[in-house]
Amino acid sequence: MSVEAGPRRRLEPDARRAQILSVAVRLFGERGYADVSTTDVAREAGVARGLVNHYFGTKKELYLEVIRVMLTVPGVAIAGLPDGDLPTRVDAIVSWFLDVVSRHSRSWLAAITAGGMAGDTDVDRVIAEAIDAAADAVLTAVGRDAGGPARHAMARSYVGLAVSTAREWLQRDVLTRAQVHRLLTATLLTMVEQVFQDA
Amino acid sequence: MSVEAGPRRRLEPDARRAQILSVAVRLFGERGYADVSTTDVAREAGVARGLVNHYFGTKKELYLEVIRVMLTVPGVAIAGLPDGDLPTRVDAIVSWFLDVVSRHSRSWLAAITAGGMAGDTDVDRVIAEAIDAAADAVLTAVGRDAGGPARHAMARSYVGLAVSTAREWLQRDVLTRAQVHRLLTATLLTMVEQVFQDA
DNA sequence: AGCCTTGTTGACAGTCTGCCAATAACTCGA
DNA sequence: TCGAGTTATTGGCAGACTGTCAACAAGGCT
Repeated sequence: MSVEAGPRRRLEPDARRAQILSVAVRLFGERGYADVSTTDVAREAGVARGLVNHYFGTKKELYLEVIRVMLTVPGVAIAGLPDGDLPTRVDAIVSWFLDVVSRHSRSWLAAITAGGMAGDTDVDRVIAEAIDAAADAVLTAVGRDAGGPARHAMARSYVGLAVSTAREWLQRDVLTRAQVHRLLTATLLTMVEQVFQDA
Repeated sequence: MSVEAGPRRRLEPDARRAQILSVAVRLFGERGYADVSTTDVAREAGVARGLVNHYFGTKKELYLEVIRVMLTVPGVAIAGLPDGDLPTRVDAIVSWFLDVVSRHSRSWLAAITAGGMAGDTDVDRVIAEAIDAAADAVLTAVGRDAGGPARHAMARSYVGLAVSTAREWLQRDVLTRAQVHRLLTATLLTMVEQVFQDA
């Protein structure tokens, strides 16, 4: 696997930026944040290291872009909310979540835990936005999207449950999809019927 | 605030190690993992930087010790499991969890999310052990501690819910303790009565 | 071809980490 | 009291990584 060290080539900024970002997504997805140096990204992109800083500023900013890509990719298919009674809609939103997370399991589950940078202000903000989006989807699906910040916080908590449960299924492989499905539908039904009224 | 740069003093290894660890716990608790350098720890401990490496090896190993301290401190008061019917015991374990996490909120909640090092193999193992311990406590409290690995995984998922809900209460301050309590008791009851049977 | 824009490079300074020989603080026996 | 031995402690060295910037050259335009 030669690194194709051909003569210097000139790309349009958008193309070169996208190429570097693609390499960064792959590397940060495989290893953590600390284990990937800008030198690694530059080398695998066949580019001088300074160019990475030129396009993305600092390493942390590059990582922010990477996380943003990993977390917002599944959000595109958020459409398709079925009607019906509450159990039906609960079943639908859980199925949708499991489909999305299983398709992008490696990157999405790795990013939602902020593989290597939790605690940082900016990183936490990006993750919080992704969780907010998922919480919005849940509230909309169950038809309880009208509610104060407390209800929204409860929805975020439920997303936390969904994430940790999905991890037991996809990463630790100790739960089946059917078990995860039943756990998430039962708890969501309970929350809607018994807990949301407190908010 | 002078740094007390008195003459070199000689402490017993255990004492010096404990002192450095104490400083490290405080610093890593306040700021993240990346924002704290070994130089910072050494300076605030009034010690040469090389001594930190002498006692703890690498920076990551020091951080492992810090996380272990933060996460195992609350585990001491795990005793006192009351008898009674299921709702009573559920109420008791939730109250116990909220007491513990509110007392050590800053350090425990920060550590359980691995402030700055999630994705690392060793760090994840320490965190997983802490979650396992909490899951054991939950299963014991509800009297369903006999069960396969699947049931244990469900208990870990519930701990994930408890953590994310506690964060909405203690860090984001958008839920009251009463709301958190009600959410966690209702969902735990549902899980015990409707979901645990699948395992 | 020659010029000009600008994508791209290479190197420099600063910081951090792990490591190790040298130093000196404290103990113990004469 | 004092010298020798143990070892806690220090300071510096080499390597790696990051951010910055002036200089270079690839490709377009006349």
